[in-house]
Amino acid sequence: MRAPDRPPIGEGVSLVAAIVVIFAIIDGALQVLLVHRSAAPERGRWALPGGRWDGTATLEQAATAKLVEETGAHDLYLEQLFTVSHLDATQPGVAVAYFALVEPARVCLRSSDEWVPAWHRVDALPELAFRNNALIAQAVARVRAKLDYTNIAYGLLPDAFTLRELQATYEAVLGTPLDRRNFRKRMLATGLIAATGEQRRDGAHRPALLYAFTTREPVFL
Amino acid sequence: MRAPDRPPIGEGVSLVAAIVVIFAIIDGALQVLLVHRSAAPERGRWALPGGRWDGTATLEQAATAKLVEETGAHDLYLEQLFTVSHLDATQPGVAVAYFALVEPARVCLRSSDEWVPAWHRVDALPELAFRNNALIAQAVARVRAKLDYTNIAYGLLPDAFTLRELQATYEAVLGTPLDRRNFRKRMLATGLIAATGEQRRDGAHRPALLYAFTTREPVFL
DNA sequence: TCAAAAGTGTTCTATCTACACCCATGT
DNA sequence: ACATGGGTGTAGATAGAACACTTTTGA
Repeated sequence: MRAPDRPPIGEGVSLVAAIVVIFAIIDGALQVLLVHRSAAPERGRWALPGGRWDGTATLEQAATAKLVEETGAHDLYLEQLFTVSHLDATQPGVAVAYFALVEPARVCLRSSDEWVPAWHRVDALPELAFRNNALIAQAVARVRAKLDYTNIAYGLLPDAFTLRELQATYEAVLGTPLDRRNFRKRMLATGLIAATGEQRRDGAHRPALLYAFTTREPVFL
Repeated sequence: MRAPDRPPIGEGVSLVAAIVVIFAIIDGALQVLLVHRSAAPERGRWALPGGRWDGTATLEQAATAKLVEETGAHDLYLEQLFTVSHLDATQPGVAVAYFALVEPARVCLRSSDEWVPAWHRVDALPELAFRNNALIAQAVARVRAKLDYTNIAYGLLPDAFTLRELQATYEAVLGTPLDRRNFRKRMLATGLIAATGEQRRDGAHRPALLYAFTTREPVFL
């Protein structure tokens, strides 16, 4: 939905776009990557990154490419979310939305003069282009739900992390504080994470044990 | 994906199809509505009903229209499932899959000489056209999961029903037997259903109380 | 009176919640 | 020595699972 130039539309065919809701935990809050539109339509508004699908690869590959283009990072968690039609309202089109989870340290944003990307807290979004607010809300709900019964948090964290960092990630996504002892118990009981044996010393206090996800592929409980 | 004739494809545009996984409980089993393809491609195979999206209405409206066309019934439960690309592999295209829940008594199937619809048990499907087996498996998983935390079973049942019928519906979808007493307790505790006050006498035994869903709109627990 | 399905409660187990103190380190 | 965050266990409440008898009706 980025490129606004209108090609001729054939009979019974439509524009197809892939858009990506990219999440990261930044400053202790769940944030989403948006691009500022300097061209019509919806000029001057923030929107989800995306682009036309050219049909030369699968939709998922197109979304992955978009994700790499925006973040410079590979092998990120990506999942299809929802498909909306008539996003633009001026031509028949569908947009297939995906959401992705990234660890901010691996991300290197790329600006162009056409659009400038920036992170925005999901709890304080402006009104976005193309009704993107609803899509983001849906993506947030999905991630929150999946934290409970999958290991997708691995997408938001580096290879090794402390239990405190894991908990902070959960709290940022869920938007609620969690009990430290119960959280540790529950997490270790799932078997999704295991201690690496390493420690991290970090200030004037006892060092924290480091943990890692036992697998960095999606696992359901 | 039904009509196989190829229109000219413009630049950067694609075919978009809406397809529907229509579920009903028939003969005590979860069944899905399939059409037999008498024309290429995938001639001779069973496939999910669907058709090209013409862009004149939303995708959801297109899926609803398809659903009415197939079943003759209105106001059915419909939910978007997944979008696949390259279904056909000969031209760029995406298919947006929906799933629907219908009460068999309200359905009146319509045959044409091009395709004949028929119900198939989901636990004994042949190999279908366009990799439809995977979509159906995904739809079944979704319905099973949602039985647990929503009232979507209303889509499979008439306005009034006995608790035994409700339980049979759950068992057919889940594929597992349930404890009768715990099931009744749990269902009534949700508040999703309420006794109508009517009874149904049905054979040489005590009549059953009739229940109805308190709301026939989607509700989450 | 009998067969057949409807209706109903309790016990046990597992899980979740709430909660407070000692430990290891750097300054 | 002290301030800082890391690490640990238990008791109570809640929810889920297992399980058997009485009731109402038609034949």
